[in-house]
Amino acid sequence: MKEAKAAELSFEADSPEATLLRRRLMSWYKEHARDLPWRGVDDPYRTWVSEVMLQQTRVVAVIDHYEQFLKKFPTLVALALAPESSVLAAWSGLGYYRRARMLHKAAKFILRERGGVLPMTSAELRTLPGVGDYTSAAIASIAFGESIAVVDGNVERVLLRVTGRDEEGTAAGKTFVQMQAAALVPKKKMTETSNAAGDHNQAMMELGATLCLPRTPLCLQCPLYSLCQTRGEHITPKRKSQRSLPAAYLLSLRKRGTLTEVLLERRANDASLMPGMYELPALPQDGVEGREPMLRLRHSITNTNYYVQVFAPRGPQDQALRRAIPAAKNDLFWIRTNRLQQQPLTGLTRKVLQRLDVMEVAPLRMPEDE
DNA sequence: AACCCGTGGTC
DNA sequence: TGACCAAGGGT
Repeated sequence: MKEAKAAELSFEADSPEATLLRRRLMSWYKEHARDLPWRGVDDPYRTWVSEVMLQQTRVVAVIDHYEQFLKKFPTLVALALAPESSVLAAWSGLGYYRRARMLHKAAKFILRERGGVLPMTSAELRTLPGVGDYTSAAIASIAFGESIAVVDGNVERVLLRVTGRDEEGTAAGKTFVQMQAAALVPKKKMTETSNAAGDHNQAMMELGATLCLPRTPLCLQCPLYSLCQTRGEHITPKRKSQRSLPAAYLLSLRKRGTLTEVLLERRANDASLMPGMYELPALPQDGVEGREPMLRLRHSITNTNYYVQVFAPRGPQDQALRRAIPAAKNDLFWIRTNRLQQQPLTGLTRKVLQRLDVMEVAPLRMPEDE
């Protein structure tokens, strides 16, 4: 005897059901789309930057970096001509630093091989480093109006729920979602005033990001409620368990005339995590017993929650902390605090230095904008 | 295919 | 506190 199975739905291109979903989705999107800095920009370079930043990264974190990054690198050529360290510096705090390296590498390639003009098709975009299936489709549809479906984590969740499939994470589920997304994306060409495919793709993602949430979907507000087979049921795969670890760092400052310098350590180039980036020197846990930290904070890296303490020498003659750091290290540098914005700092180091007012927090807007 | 790469808000 | 996880890509 067969087990009872939930109803399933499958969309055919150009079917009445597909048309209905598109219409409901778009009319909802027109009213509820968030006003994000990269929405409505008419510059493929900016779309590219925003899409790379958004890979596995929360919108709020991207908002914090997007404007600063584009102020520093306003054009593809500006990015291509910049040193990699300054690109990493602008990326500091966003994580997945390989994205910044690949973005920079791709910009240099485009300047050298294509006269600085970004490719206009998903197929060509797909060949760039750091541009995969998702990002190539996103840029091609949003910036150039190509009728190609975007599939990200949001789209996958929305479509599995709407259709009632229970194949999360499987290869068959991936294929099914890709087919469904392709059947739903409008074929209409971009015009002067409208971009059907780009808007549809953004609307699918917007629905997943704001209503069709992983844990607690807001089904009663959903424009697809009457079409939806599950109305919220959704199984997610188990993830690796988290762990917690203590960590201690040294904050060492010195004066050079009117300037202040801070001691930083450069991570090894062959480190798997954040290679070549600068951070406060780490202190062994047993070297800080009984001392009072000047700052405590939590910092999460992948599957680890670090409970971080930052220590500073109590005076010029307090050598105990300095001695805790092996003297033989040749990767220690005194960095002027007014140059920290130009340094590729790890996210934790940037956060600590900003929190302790050693490093200025770059303003999001200029004062004259107020 | 499975694993690795960063981060921080939230509950 | 520990756990969850977000507009993925590369290997």
